[in-house]
Amino acid sequence: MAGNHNELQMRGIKRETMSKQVVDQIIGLLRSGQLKPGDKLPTEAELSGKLFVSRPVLREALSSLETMGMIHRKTREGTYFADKIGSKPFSIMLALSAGDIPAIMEARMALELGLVTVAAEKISEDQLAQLEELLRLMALRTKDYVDLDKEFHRTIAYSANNPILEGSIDPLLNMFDETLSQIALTDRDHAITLQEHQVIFEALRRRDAAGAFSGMYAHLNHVRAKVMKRLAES
Amino acid sequence: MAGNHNELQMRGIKRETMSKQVVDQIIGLLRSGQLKPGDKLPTEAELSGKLFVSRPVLREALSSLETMGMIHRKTREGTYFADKIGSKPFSIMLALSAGDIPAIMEARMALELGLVTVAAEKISEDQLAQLEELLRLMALRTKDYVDLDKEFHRTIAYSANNPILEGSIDPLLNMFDETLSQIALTDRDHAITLQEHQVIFEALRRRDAAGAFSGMYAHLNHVRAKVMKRLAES
DNA sequence: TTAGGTTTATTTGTCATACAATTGAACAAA
DNA sequence: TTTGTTCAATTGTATGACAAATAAACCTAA
Repeated sequence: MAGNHNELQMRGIKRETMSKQVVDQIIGLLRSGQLKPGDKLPTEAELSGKLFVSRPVLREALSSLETMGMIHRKTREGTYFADKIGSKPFSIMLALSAGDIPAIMEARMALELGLVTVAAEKISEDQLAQLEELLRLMALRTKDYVDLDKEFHRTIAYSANNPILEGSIDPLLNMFDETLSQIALTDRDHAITLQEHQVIFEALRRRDAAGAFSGMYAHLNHVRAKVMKRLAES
Repeated sequence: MAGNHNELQMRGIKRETMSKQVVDQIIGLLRSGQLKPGDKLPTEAELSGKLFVSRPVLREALSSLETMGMIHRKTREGTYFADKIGSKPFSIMLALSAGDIPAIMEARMALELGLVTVAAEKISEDQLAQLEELLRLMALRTKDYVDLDKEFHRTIAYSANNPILEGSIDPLLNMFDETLSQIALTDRDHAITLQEHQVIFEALRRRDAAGAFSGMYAHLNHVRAKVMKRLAES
């Protein structure tokens, strides 16, 4: 053969399947604003007619959209766009990284760091009160406080009041304590955790974004260290 | 009617469709470690046999997984789990928030703030050199530098070297400049942007996580302010 | 032997059709 | 007004058939 082919960068040609094109078409209805979240879509019969595809193909597309939580379907009622974003797509993404604990830990860190910063700007009084209550409860218990710990983080995440971010953090936190359910926790851990949570809370109350960030950074660094240690042992 | 029904919190019952259950089953193969990314799945005939579902139902499930980029299918070859995560699921999630620019801006902020922090820990010399080159180029041009700007941010995002986060930031950045392609940019903007980028870069070079964060925070605050102003005008 | 062409069999891609299951809506009955 | 019943529309599932693509095996000729 003549020539060096290493530089050739050809776009792999794979004719897109019908169902995939249909998916794009339907998403396009949202992007272009022709339909809005919550709106009803045409029936399967109509759609397959308009798009010139068979019903199975159309249903493959709709199934895709449904498992991603983008649409809901009910027998006899019809098909509707979801009105709020769900966490399914992200959680499915994560399945491919199941097992890659460092990557998951890192992603969680990155996301929570961003979240706590935004939360510092937007958190409501109610949510602050919730956090304070969680701190109080956690101070009382020195064991079995993991759920309270989790709740604290989740509350902060939700205090950012952003649907996109909420859909992302949930699966991450879940995946996290699925894979690392039981990490040995000492009394000392309890004290440190509590104290770090306290710092974060105070910063949030002051609406101090930078403070909240650095508090969370310190906290998650400890968490990460524990996780990595645990990982090295096994 | 007797009694107050407001307190009733019943779990809406909706028997899951077959295809959805099949999706979960297949994902389970990954989660449980029975199969790994890149592995080949059984043929459709085998699967529909083992799972006791018809082929259309099975194909609905496989289509779902394919549009999310979790599997790849090729005629005659078979079906394989993807080996790396894709950005499709997230980008589809975003479609539902298509018009909600403040939410998108916020999500971008949060994610980039987390990313730059992690990047500060992990960025490679090569990537630092890339950033420096981008800065140099941008200093030369005072107009049409948006692409360089974008590239700077994207390079930082990829410097976190985390597949999960990469899959998330890409659609966000794209959605962002789809909806806000043309924002008026003055010479003063150019100078400020350049200077802020410089600060971020220096922090990254020092592997200074906190510095990188605060640099990025300041920068994105400016971006956000511009976006919001623009939004208020229209 | 080796390079290239041809056939074959396997697997995914698409379609048409039929029927089951669910349930909103209209209507009937108490 | 309430409750039960029927009807019809829509999604859910199954079967079977065929098309399209192509890896693998085989064949042919230089």
